[in-house]
Amino acid sequence: MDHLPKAFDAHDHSHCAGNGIAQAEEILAKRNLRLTPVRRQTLEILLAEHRALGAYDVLQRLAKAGFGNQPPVAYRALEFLVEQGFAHKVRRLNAFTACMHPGQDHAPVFLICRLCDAVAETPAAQVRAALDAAALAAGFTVERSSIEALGLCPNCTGAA
Amino acid sequence: MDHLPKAFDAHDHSHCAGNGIAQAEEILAKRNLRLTPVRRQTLEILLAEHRALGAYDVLQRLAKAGFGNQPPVAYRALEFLVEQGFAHKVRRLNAFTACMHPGQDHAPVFLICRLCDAVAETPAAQVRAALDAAALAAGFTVERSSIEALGLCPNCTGAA
DNA sequence: CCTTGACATGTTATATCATAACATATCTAA
DNA sequence: TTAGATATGTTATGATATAACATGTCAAGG
Repeated sequence: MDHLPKAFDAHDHSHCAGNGIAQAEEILAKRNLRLTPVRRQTLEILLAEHRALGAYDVLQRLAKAGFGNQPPVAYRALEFLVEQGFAHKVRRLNAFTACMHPGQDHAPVFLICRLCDAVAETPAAQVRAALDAAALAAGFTVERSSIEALGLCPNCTGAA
Repeated sequence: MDHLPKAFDAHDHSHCAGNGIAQAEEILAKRNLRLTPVRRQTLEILLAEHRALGAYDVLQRLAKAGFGNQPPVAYRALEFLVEQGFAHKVRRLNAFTACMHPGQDHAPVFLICRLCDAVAETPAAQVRAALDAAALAAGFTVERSSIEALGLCPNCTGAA
């Protein structure tokens, strides 16, 4: 099953982290924006795990890395990363997770495991198309969407 | 356009409120559960508007109606209504809205207007099917889902 | 009836999540 | 090299949510 989302599958995780940073730098350069130290560290923190971290978790780790430890430090960096498409907010968890396909314009769909807390971002074109169709029927114009499923990941399905 | 969601269309709103309460009573009777005064009032508060209300908004209105004015009063009533399927939580807004089709098992899809704050619950079978398909491909079992779109309702599309 | 246990409500206190506002520092371009 | 824009640090507070325990209500069995 090598088509599984990374979050649910063993993999060489150093790739995720390394790639994530490199892609962010490249994209930001094109936009004349900067991946400053706090932002970079914040992205690294999120990339370090395939799950969502609360802003205060991120803040703690930033503080350990020598940055300020007041909430706005974390929230500002997270807001920047979300705006630029390198992270998403998982609303069910009030938490943030690194984006798995930065650069591509996309509406994220999250699969959240309630046992192991893994968060996978999964291909969404069909879901998004269905949502757009439903909205169209209602005369509604979609600007942003959040689609989240809570349940059991393949690794925890047996365990439950 | 009489197929529009109620939230986006002028309508005799007394129907929504009256029906909502009646349906809730009927369903709860079957389940041997009680629509107590606080719960009833809370549902009426939500039914009074086609938008989402924060728990503290609900609490204020409950207090005016003579109920306790501490947060747990509102949160408990809301939790009950959500569990029983008479209300939903709109996560993007950290707010609650009355369910438009209680009794039917359904995964809600919300269309949230960012200008007038209207919240419409729209038919979701297709969206839900697409989400299930995506989850299946990832080996994920969906238990609950929240699907929300932010944008412009038909009444505000022109105005923007 | 009356008492007991389950459910519901009230209240205090506190946890958790998020942002406003302002001071300071750094970077960039004229 | 200085002005403006951007970024960071810090203080304070606002907004959302729940734990824990006390009190009240109601219905079923003794």
